[in-house]
Amino acid sequence: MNAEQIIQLMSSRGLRITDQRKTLAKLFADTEGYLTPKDVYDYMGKQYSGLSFDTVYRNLRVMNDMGIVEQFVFEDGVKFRSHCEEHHHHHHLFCLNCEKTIPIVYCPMTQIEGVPEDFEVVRHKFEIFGYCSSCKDESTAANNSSHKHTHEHHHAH
Amino acid sequence: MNAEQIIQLMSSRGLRITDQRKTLAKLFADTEGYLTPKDVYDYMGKQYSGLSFDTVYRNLRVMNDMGIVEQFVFEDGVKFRSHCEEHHHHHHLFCLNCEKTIPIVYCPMTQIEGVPEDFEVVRHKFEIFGYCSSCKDESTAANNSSHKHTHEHHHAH
DNA sequence: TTAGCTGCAAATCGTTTGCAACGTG
DNA sequence: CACGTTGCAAACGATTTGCAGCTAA
Repeated sequence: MNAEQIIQLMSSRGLRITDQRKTLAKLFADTEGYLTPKDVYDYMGKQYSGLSFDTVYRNLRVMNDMGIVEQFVFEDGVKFRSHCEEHHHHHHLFCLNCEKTIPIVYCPMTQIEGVPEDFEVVRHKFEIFGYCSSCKDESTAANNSSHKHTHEHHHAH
Repeated sequence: MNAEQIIQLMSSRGLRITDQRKTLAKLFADTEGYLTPKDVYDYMGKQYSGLSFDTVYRNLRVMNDMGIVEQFVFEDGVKFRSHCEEHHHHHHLFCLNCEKTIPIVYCPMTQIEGVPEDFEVVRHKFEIFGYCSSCKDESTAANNSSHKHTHEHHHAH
């Protein structure tokens, strides 16, 4: 969805189109990776001096409820991203450096073995973390340490 | 690990064995599912009137660092559980009702297709949520609504 | 006009820290 | 005895709420 479409959608649901919401729509339409509430606040703060955090949170919640953005809980906090355009069931690769996400259609539930038959499966989570092609090259070439965030420590499991 | 072993391990690393730590060891040795810091605090508070939350957090961190317990981040907060006894790589089924976890040896990474070859995989997360045999029977029989916790809302994805 | 938004301030929740007293080894 | 551990109080960061003024429709 581009900024226009997001605005359209919000408008069609009776929500008011404020300057903040226009900026939010543009931000998420233009951003591939994840944004923390603070990222959003900082970005919007550039254009609106009197911005407050609660407005950011309120709008993120509205946009999450509408399905415009998706909320993810990582070990280092909550992040938002524009809703993935894949319509069928899928999962994601997450770049630990640039935070780009790449959809992948493979789903382990189609092939899984070993689930006791008396266990009633409701849902599942499958996420792969690593380095995308450009970030991988970058780090092998220059051994750079400019990771945008200290990422979640994981008990390999 | 039983309570004895946990105590042993802590002692062998030079940590002091206080009453609180004995209680903690017993609690995690006896608990199959997850415990929030609050759960732990409530349980320990039964035996130690002057207990403070910071001691709970400090000890949970110590035990997590030592690998006695494992920390998981769910959408409704952080939870701890005694470290799984499976030694080889595995994943888990999570009961949404009783919070029991069942290890499963299947790993999707062995069969996965569709990961771009220039993506360098570092780690992954695979978790299945649903109802275990006893909880499933319970709910179909009595349509009970006594879920211990409101669990994470999930964007089926 | 008016219901929905916003900013502000304050409250809340979960978690961490400094410090002095205490208890284990 | 000495150092690790605890409780307390206070700080902290993230998020939420009540409220009065503002503004899009």
